[in-house]
Amino acid sequence: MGDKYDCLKISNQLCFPLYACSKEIVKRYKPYLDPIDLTYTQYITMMVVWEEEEITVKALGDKLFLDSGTLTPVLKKLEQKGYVKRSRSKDDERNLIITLTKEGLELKKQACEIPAKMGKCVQLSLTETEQLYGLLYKILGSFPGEA
Amino acid sequence: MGDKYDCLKISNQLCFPLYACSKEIVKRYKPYLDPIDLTYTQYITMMVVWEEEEITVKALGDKLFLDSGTLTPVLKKLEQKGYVKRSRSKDDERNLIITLTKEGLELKKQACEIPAKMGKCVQLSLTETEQLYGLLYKILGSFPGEA
DNA sequence: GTTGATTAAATTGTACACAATCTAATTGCC
DNA sequence: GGCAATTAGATTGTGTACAATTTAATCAAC
Repeated sequence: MGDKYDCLKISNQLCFPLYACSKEIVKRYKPYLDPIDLTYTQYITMMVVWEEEEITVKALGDKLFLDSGTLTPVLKKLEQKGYVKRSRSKDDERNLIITLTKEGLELKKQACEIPAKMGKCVQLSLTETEQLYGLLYKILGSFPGEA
Repeated sequence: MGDKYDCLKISNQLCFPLYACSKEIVKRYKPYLDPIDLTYTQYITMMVVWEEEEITVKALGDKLFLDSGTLTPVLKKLEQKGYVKRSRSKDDERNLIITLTKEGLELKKQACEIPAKMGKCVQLSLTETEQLYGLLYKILGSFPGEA
């Protein structure tokens, strides 16, 4: 046991459980997001808009680690559903400003219960959760040019 | 500070850094995977095939947390590149057996350096890496019917 | 003040990822 | 044996993700 190819075993990878865990948890949001007709990507986008009320696509992308290629269709969908408004900045026409609508604010009330429900689905103690959170942000923080 | 909507702040989520971290690390594989013409999904699929030499799509899906909707096109692509063979099981025609080809085995040698190179990109101590690994598998293990 | 570089979004093309459905093979049960 | 239920893959449709390119607006230098 332990040949020179051990490093290529899936069980020796750190990225794989990260990738799998992320997908599995995102999948578990579905039952809670379906009733308010949001996908996970739309949900985290709304989270930022709920916090900021008004934000550019660029700033949104920086916070969410997503580029315009992903965000443009997501934001058009959210506008179509009536939760945000898309309009060019007067100061700088290159910037697209995303604004929360009244309907978008209404949605926030309905989303309020989701984090608690999801919390129960992850079977970690408070300490473990904090540890995991800290390690993940340590990695994210180490990447150049990111939050 | 600390209103009833704090739970909806992106900075209070555990899933979000997991999702972001997974994406950012997978993205960083690209420079190492491009030379051997594999995507990340194709790479982890090959990892299992390198280990098993012969495996059904079902078993592959269980290990990778992927379903046939994702794996079918990935495996067809890998077959097209000549790294695996797809053939029905004689015992049970429902099973599709994935077999490693000589070219697929050759590829393993070239992939050998990738884990070490990627390791350097994640700035965690050995202890932290082990902690993170343990926490991720604890979550994955808590999900019903999964590895 | 004009032009070259930079920047923000949008667009295009490729590759997942998954729900839902479909098809074919096998298993259970009588 | 015969048929319902189950199982493995494939297919279809929707929605990301992201690289690469394009377009339009702004900035920078001179």
